[in-house]
Amino acid sequence: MERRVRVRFAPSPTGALHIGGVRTALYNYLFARQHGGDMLLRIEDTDSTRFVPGAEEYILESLKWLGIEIDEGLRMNDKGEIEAVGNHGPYRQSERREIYHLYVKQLLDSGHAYYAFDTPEELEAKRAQVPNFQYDAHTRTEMSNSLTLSAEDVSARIERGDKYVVRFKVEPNEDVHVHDLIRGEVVINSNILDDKVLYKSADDLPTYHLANIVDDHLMEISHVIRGEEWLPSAPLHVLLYRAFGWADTMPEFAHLPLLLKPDGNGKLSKRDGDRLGFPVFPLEFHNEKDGTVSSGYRESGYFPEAVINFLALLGWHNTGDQEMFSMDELIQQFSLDRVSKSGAKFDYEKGKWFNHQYLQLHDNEDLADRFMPILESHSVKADKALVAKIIGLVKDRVNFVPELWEQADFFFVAPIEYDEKSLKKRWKEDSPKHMRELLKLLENQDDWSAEALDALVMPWIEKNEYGVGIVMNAFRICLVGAARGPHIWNITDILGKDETIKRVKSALTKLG
RNA sequence: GGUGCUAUCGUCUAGUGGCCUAGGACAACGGCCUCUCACGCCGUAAACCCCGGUUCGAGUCCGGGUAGCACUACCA
Repeated sequence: MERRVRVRFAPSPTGALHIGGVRTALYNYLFARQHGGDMLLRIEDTDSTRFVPGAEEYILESLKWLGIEIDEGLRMNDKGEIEAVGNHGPYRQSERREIYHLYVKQLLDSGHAYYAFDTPEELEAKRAQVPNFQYDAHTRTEMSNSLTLSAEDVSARIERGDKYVVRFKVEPNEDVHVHDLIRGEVVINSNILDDKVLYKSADDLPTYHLANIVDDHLMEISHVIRGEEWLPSAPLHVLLYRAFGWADTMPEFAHLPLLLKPDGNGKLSKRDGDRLGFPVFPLEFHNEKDGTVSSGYRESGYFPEAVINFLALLGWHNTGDQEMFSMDELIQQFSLDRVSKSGAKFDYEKGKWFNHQYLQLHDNEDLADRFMPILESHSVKADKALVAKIIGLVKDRVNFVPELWEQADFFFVAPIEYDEKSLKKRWKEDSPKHMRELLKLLENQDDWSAEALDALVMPWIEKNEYGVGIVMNAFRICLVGAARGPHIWNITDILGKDETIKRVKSALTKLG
């Protein structure tokens, strides 16, 4: 009974896409690709009150940036437009109302669901009054619903326009088995399940549970790969499949471990990112609803492939010691039974390391393209070939493209100030004298190659017994303004003769 | 409180009864390289939650504790 693999990522447009959600999407995608199946994207916007404008676009753009491709459902095309593909649509649950009506009715007709008229206030009062109140087989007999009210009363209330919900009728005393691809057999007794609300007349929309099962069935989903927070409601979903008569085509379940806070305990949240100073969202997001701005990996200078690699390894690991994985390698090697069962603390430092690795893999021209805007923001105009050459000298010491500026600024702008610490340690009493002599040497030098300069300067230092470190560090301070940077002849090479001499003279005036 | 899930270095993890004196990576620390700062390289420190049981033998299987997490909405 080999079924075509069809998986879905089904986020809610309630804000920026959390990094944990990104990982869920990634694992779904890897699984789909590996099995030559389909990756669907469906928007679960059944809670009209939590809708955030722009969230849908944000989610789709994030996936696009990361290289997680959508085969069916909603996706963003190369022009940045949202498009719907596939013949199982619509792919926004808010546009599927008529479909859900049908299935709510089916459950009602078959006695698997019932109308309930208890108002939110009444329920709240009940909860306050009865500790651990749960709407279930034991308590529904004392509530206002179609099980306790007469048929006339029920139709009268509905007729009248009373707000109602439809609840799932959970039969008590049954052990419900959920087979989970990651955790094995999970058994929960139906007694602890409550009669979940499936549909609310107030906004004419189903709740997650109903919409989810109906859509997964209609969209022929073969595997449900989602976060562990759904595990407790998985038995309810199994019961729902059964009530609909879809047990034989029920998808397989895999519940992923959660992403945890780097410090302390608990789920990783947006607040942790703010508090510890790292993004928990792929892209920067401006939330129109609450006015907040959240930082993103893209804007922080991360490469999508680094984020993917990092995330893939947070909860999944192959045998062996490989750390670097391309998307293709992940597709090849990923497997659900090698996903960890326990939550993974989010280690931002490792994320930085991954970005460092990927930055080294990018060629200098590509990095130059990314660095040019930053140069412009510092009012620097430079030739791309030169920028690429400079990047080649400093890239091994940075994790992110924006850090290139801190490492290479002196190539573009002559030092105005001199780092005090460096001066104290490297600018000696004899340094001005050394620099004046060096200046003469350099002024008379025509061959400006690294080899020639080395052949010129080193013997001079040796002959006078000035000490290589003493002279070179002073020279470095003149050119860089601090005791940092690549090899000195690489610096003189980029700067050229005139600029080099200019900077030494300038330093002599300023430092004496 | 109830139910469920989980449990190897600080962190991510390898480990599927003998290859474990527990391996790798990040971070930390030390050294080397060197005109500086980095990178890189080499090295050091660092873990099987506890108690029982099964077995000739347990990190690995079983039971019980303990701890952490998740869920417990007319949110997803």
